[in-house]
Amino acid sequence: MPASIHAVAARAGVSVATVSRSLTAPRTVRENTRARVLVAAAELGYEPNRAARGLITGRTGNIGVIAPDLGNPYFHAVLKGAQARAREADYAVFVADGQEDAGEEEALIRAMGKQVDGIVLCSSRLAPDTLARLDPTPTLVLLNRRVPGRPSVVVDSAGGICLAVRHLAELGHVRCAFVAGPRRSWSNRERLRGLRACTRAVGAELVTIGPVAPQFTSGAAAADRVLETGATAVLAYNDLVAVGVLSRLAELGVRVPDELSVVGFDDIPLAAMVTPPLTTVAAPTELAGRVAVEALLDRLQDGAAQRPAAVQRLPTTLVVRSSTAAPALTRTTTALRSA
Amino acid sequence: MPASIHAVAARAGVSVATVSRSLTAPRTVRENTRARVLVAAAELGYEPNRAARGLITGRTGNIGVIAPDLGNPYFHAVLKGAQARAREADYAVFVADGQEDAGEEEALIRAMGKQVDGIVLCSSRLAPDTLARLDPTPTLVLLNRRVPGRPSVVVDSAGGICLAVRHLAELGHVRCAFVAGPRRSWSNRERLRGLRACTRAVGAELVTIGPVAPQFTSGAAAADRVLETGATAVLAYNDLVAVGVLSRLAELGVRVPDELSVVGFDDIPLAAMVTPPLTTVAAPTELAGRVAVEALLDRLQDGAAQRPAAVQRLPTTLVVRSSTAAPALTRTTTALRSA
DNA sequence: TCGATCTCTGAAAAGGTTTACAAGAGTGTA
DNA sequence: TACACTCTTGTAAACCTTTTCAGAGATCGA
Repeated sequence: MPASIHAVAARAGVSVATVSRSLTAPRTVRENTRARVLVAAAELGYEPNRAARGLITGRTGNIGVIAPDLGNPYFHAVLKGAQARAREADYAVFVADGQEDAGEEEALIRAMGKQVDGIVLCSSRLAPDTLARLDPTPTLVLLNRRVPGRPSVVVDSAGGICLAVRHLAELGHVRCAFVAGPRRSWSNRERLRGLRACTRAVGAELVTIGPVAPQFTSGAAAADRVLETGATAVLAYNDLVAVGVLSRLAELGVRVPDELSVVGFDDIPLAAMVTPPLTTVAAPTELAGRVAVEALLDRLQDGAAQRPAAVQRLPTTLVVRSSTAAPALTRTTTALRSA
Repeated sequence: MPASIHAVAARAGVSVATVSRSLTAPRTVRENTRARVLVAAAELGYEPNRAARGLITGRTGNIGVIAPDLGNPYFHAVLKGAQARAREADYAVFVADGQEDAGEEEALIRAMGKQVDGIVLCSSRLAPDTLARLDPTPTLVLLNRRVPGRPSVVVDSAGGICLAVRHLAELGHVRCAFVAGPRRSWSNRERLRGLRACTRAVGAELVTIGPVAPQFTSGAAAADRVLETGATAVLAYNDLVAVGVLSRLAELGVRVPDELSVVGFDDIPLAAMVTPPLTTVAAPTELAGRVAVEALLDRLQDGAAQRPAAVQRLPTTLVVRSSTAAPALTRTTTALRSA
């Protein structure tokens, strides 16, 4: 029912090849002719049939985004950025949920592979060698993960967490706890690395707890252990975990930030919504999605295989809200906790 | 590079037609033959080329999901359910963000229409006649919206909010406020309808505030006006708004639930994460996504056009947490508020 | 035994686009 | 004039699958 390239060709008085060229390789056809074609196409409301095009070019015009957990707010912003950039380039975006499971993730890559030109793989839980061994098609771009030979976009986790440590040090904290994220997570390792270097630099003590799943409930469960460490400040793997800590502390009657300072990571919207609003390291999440798609699009160009796979590092900033303050000289609720 | 149907046919010693039939209409080919084909296909790792299939069938094997705002946690659960069901049926899911804008939403439907067999349109902001006038292709299924002639899946908003009102009435509240959502939102009208009927039934007073955008910040802004009404309980359009109210109340030093009870709607994960945890009407969100895709898949069957468009209503439940309690006889923080 | 019916299979067309190749026109050079 | 270009366009093949149509063989009833 919709107009085909033949209809346009007939209307413009040219061959179908000329119509095709007018649309996909404008420079190869005389300007005059092209104008005629464009008018005819517009009049008929012609849009190339993507299936037919895909059949011959081998391209789908789609890209995929795979996240470990679509329920994690972090990815919504990524998705939003990715989708916006993709739409600009006339690509459509598939999404899928890896369910925090390496096997599922690999299956998803294969299943999705047939239908997309490339995939943005967010915070992959896959082992490095699995990742390296995957087929060259579809093209992969890694987000928050570095693997030799694969293009990737990462957020400066180490630098960001260092900002947080310095902030705490300036407030007078000398003993900090870290609630660690998944062992498979590259981001977690980066944060830990930054943390170790930076606490040493400012002369603070560091106690790590975990690893825990990057979720609210894990944070709530970890709060008690944080208190046991005697730390006056706690940094969490991400905001979700930090909010979990916050929630449990409220339950226990531990006042934040007076008795314990709490810092998150990511700056998801939730961070500003809780009480008290969370001090956190802000990652440019939407931008990251955008940049990842940008990198993917670039990778899809002819001859991209020759160029080396680039790694782009995005800067982070510290957002100071109300969950951090100078440590109290004494903790008033010790009795309450042991009750 | 990947195996084509011809390779499979050659290996199995049959024609391509037989291979095709073995895979798409198993009953039309002798069991013996089919087994041979299946073995050959498995050995070669054959997977039908979707573009070629789409070219001839006119189907894409994709479905789309459009939400007014991908940043709203409500849709993540919808998306999760939709994606899971779609994957079971070997469909892939496109997502797009309507940006709370009717024009953008319509453009999206058109753009996406070429690449999908059907669309699940969540909480559409489109005017009823626009919605009715849209092309029959792609097939549309509405979520949380009812329009004559269109299949839809709705959550029992009116019934759910009635549960909440009864809960408040039992606690002794006689004056309730409602922070209303977008005027274009069908869900909002339903909630308001249920609210009016139910408050009348239990003999409570109702004051409405708004409409406001369905976001955290709107809730925060509305909190002051809620206090002015003198209501002892407030129901919000959704959890995001409720959490905004909560946040502002904490800032003002108004204790929840002692001085004011707060009720949300949707039961997004956030509802359990805030302090105090939010009493809310739980919508079966993930299920809704699932059911909507189910309805879409059904609608995609041959001859579905004859059948009338069904409306499915999903039940809601009340989740009582800690943000509701019996009203205090006096409000102790009046002075604080006016300060 | 003959014809009718049914079951299974193959040949070939069709679907809409891109692109290799060829051809024609025009331009500049020897 | 002949030649070698470039520029522009058209013809036709190719992409891979589904599906129509027809044919071959088998079964069944008369």
